[in-house]
Amino acid sequence: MSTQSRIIAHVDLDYFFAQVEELLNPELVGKPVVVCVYSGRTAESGVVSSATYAARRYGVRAGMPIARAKKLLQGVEAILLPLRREVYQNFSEKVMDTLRREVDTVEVESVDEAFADGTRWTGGDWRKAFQLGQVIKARVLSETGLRCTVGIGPNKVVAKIASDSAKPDGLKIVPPSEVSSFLKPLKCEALPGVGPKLAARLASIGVKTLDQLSALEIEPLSQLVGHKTAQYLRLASRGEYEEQVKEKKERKQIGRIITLKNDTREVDEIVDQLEEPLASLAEAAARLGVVARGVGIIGITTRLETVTRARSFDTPLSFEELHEIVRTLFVSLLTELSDVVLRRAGVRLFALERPTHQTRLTAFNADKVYELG
DNA sequence: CCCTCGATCAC
DNA sequence: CCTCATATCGAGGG
Repeated sequence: MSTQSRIIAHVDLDYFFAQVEELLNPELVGKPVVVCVYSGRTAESGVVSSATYAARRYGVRAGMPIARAKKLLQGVEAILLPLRREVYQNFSEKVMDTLRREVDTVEVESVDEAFADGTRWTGGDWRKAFQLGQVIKARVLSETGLRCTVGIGPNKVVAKIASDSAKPDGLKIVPPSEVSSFLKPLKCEALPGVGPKLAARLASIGVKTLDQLSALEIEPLSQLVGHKTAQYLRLASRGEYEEQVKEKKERKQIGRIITLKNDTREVDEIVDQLEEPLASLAEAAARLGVVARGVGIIGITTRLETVTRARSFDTPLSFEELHEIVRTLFVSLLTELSDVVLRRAGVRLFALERPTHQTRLTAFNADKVYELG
C-alpha cells in the first residue's frame, strides 16, 4: 500500500474547561463563563484558564490575571468558576475513547487535543476526509455532549493549523493539493512550536511568513535557531513534516508546583508547603506504577525567573529520600543564589521506571527494600 | 557520551 | 498582575 499520503485529523475541544462547565450547568450556556486557577495567595490572585466565547468578546483570554479579566467584565453578568481538573480529565478520557473507537491510532496531545490517523478510515481517499471529520464531530457530541473543531491534512502540522483556523465548532480539510497555498501566507507563529521568542528570532532576519521561512537555506537557519529546530521549521513550513501519529508511551516525568503563601527564602517554609505536592506526586507515581530515580526542584523568583536544580541516582528513591533531597536542593539553590526570593516552588520526579524485581516501593512506605544481591 | 540547567512552548 | 504540567532543545561541564 502506498505509504504516500496519510489523512490525519486534529481534534481540538472548543474552549474546553468552560464548555464542560456549560455542559454540567446548562444555565451557563451563552453567558460569559471564565474558568480560573486561583493561586490561593489572595482571594483573587490567579489566572484565567479557559473562557467561553461570550467572555472572549470582552477581551478575556486564557493566561490573563483574574483581576484583569474582572476589570474587562465590569458591569457584565459574568460567571467565574474555579478549575476542576479531575472533572475535565474524565471528559477528556471519554473523548479519547470515542476517537479510539473510530480510528486505529490516536495520539493524545493534551487534555483537549488529539491527533487521529484517518488513513484507514478513509481508505486514503481525500473525498472521504470531510465525512471523517463530520463523523468525529458527531460521535464526540453524541457520546460526550462536547463540541470540537477538526482539522484534516496530510500531516500533523497541517492538521493542527487547519483546526486552529476553523474553531470553534469547525471542520477544515486541507488536501495535499492545497497545502502549499494554505501555509504560504501564514505567520511563522502559526506553526506549532513557534512562539514569541522563536518568531522574534526569525523576524530578526526578516522572516515573517511561512513562505519566507520555507525558502531559507538550512545552514543559516541552523545557525540562528539550532539544528533540530531548523530541520523542523524547514519541513513544517513546506508542509512536509511527516512524523506519524502514534500513541504516547509512558510519562517521563511528573511534577507539582505551587504558589507560596508568601515570598520567601526560608527552606523550612518552602519544604513545609511542598509536603502536599510531594505526597500527591508519590500517589501519582504509585498510580502510574512507577518509581523515580531522579528528583528536581523548581523555583519561580519574585522577578518571575525560573531556577531549577535536580539530581539523579542509580536506584529508585523512597518517599523519605525524596523529601530529604528536595530539602538539600533548596538549601543549595538558596545558598548559591543569595539574592533570590521565591514566589513559587515545585518538585518533579523523573527517570521514572517500573519497579524491577530488585526493588519494591509503595507510595507511603518509607523504606526502600532491596533483595539480596 | 551522560548529567545538569535554563529556556521555550503551549496549555 | 503573573497557574500549572510536560516535553524538548541546546549549552556547558565532566
